[in-house]
Amino acid sequence: MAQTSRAKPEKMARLDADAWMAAAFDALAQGGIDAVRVEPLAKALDITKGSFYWHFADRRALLEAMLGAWTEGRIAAIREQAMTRGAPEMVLGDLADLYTRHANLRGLTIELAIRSLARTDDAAARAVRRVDRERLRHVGALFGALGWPAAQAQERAILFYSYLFGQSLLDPKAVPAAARDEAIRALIAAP
Amino acid sequence: MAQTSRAKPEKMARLDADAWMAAAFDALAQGGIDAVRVEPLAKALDITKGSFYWHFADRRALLEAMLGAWTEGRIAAIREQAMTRGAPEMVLGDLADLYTRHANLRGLTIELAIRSLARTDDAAARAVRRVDRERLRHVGALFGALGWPAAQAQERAILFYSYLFGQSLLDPKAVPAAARDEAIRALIAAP
DNA sequence: ACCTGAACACCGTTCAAGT
DNA sequence: ACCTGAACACCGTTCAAGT
Repeated sequence: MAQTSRAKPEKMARLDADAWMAAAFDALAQGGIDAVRVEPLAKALDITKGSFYWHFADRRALLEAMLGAWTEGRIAAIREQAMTRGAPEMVLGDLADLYTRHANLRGLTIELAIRSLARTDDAAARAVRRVDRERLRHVGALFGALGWPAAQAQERAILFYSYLFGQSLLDPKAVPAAARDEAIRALIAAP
Repeated sequence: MAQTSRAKPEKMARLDADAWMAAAFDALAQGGIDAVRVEPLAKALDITKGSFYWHFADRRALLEAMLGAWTEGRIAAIREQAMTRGAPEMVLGDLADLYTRHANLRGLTIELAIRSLARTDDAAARAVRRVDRERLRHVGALFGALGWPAAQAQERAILFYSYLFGQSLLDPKAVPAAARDEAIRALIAAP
């Protein structure tokens, strides 16, 4: 995926669009959307900012390329998940871990920054819509496999993602691990 | 509260810090944190940007004043809520409405922008922490009054806010009103 | 095919001077 | 007590010229 972490690159004579995107995702994860700016990125890549405009029309085009890469990465990830043939409780538990364990802090931060953007930016809103549709369909199917009738399975899928995102918006100190695990256990429980 | 909506002010000879803050909250609600910038605000207020620096040391000071105003406003609101002597189900239902009905779209957007900032900004993280502590205490007490033992009442309070915030991060089209109402009903149900 | 360097516009910041 | 206007630095954007 495009937002894989990487060490600050040593000076390279030539870059491609992916190198700019990787640096941009780094900046997004570390400083929010406000940190995704051409000149700071050029400085981080040790190249002139003028060269940015060979790869992208402007800052807006970079943002849209990032949204595209993020959308495709998330959809590919959920489809891969859908392939795994584990017990639905296990798959759901793994998904919950993705949003609550530290291992994916970077991915979570990027996702929340994009969802925040989506409140005022149409392209970001479209990206979120596509990802949500795919995820809710997949997770809804998992709850169906757990034994919930279709309508409740969809409600549970919404509840599941709502809880995971919402929890990550609260002050971490306000959410004891035990309360979080108990909530997830209850969400995943078979009917 | 500082973030009350107001019509674009006609040209006034003199402004105070509150006028700048009001314009800043307008910008925050409409364009996100990236839109809270000195020169655009000056343009909206029809005044020179130089005058901004009479009221605030710099853009950062404006952001921190906004965080302070937001924190105080939210804490005052929750304390006022705590005074109302209605049935806990009713009070919780009203709170849920605040985060899901359109009437408070502006307040919700501002809150989500601040929570997004809090992921990369310490002052914003502190503001969120103070507000969360106050709200979770209040809502935890309401669940206690509903009949939940203290530990579960706290878990429910966390679940309650997590769901409300999380739901507002999903694509609105993905969350049918019926699913949302059903989830809130289940959250508020007595044990 | 990709980058540099210089130019210009825009916005954050400072400050002396105005009222 | 609050604002203007000019100055300067920083960053987005353009583009002719380099490799």
